[in-house]
Amino acid sequence: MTPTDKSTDESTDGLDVVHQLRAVTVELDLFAAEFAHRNGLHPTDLRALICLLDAARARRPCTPGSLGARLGLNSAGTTSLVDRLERLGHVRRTRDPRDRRRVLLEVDERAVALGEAFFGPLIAQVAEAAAQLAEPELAAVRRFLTGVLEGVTARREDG
Amino acid sequence: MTPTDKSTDESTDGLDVVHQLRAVTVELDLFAAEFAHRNGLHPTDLRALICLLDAARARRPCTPGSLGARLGLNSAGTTSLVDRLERLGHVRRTRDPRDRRRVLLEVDERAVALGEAFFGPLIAQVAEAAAQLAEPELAAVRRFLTGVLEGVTARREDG
DNA sequence: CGATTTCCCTCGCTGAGCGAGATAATATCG
DNA sequence: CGATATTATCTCGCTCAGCGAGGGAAATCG
Repeated sequence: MTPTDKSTDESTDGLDVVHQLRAVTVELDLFAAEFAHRNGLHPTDLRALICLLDAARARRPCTPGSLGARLGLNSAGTTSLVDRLERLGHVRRTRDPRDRRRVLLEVDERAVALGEAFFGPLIAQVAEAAAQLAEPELAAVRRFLTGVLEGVTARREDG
Repeated sequence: MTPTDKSTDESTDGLDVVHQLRAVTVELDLFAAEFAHRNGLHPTDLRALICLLDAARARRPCTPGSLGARLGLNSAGTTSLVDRLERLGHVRRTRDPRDRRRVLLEVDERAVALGEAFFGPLIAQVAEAAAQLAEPELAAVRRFLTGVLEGVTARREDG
């Protein structure tokens, strides 16, 4: 509503950015679904692999319980998810020697390769978009995404 | 790899931005799934409503066929999706008088209200993140998101 | 007009995910 | 130490989203 700038009329309240962000997530979602389907996975399976790879990267042990909680599945659903991933050779179950109730999930190289096949094109694409921006602009994008992430996460946690 | 700036070591290739963008989409996905569940919908139903609201906003007529194609469902799945939405009162089926094979989907006020309930908090959240940025920075975010969107869409279309 | 195509629907089925409950290992308390 | 509670995972039976196959009605083509 400030007529002092030369952009469109919805530029100041960020509504258009909301719309864009939503469009991006929809497309990324469909992209993920198609990739998953081509590789004999369900969208949930792919999301699970991403979580597992994240955990592995951060040297964080991952269990069926933590995975299911992250994905919003109950224990029965989580068991069949892990069964599926194990059957496909993406993950192995190991008993935690410290607490033998727990099962530790270890990702196989196969899953790592799949993750790279999924993220490769995406990384190239985003990197290309990022390369169009000067460094201070990229920093702004980073700050923006961080803000959105923290906000949504917080909003999700208190419902 | 240009040591002339003062950011982190992964700032120039945009890898961190990829990571952030992925984290945002994961959180938004979970947010959507939880919202859908609270309102007796499936994630697909919510995505369908978003498509329908988009089409309505753009004054673009929407049919089961176009909706199913957008969501990657086959015709049987699309029928049961529309059945579900109709049963919940979110959408009405009307015959297209021009081409009586076609069914036009009209969204109910109920669906509009639900869409606002879903996007309200999200808009507030993103607007807050956007408000932290000056106008040229916001323009950069816009350009970045547009680039990602176009790239992913293009990549999706040629597989 | 008949043949083909387009759009949507019905039918039967598979399997992801849920609720309930079982099992086994650990923690806690008298 | 044994009894009980808690935690982590799995099993069983079920519901329903989505698929493949196929059918019927309306439009289009020759």
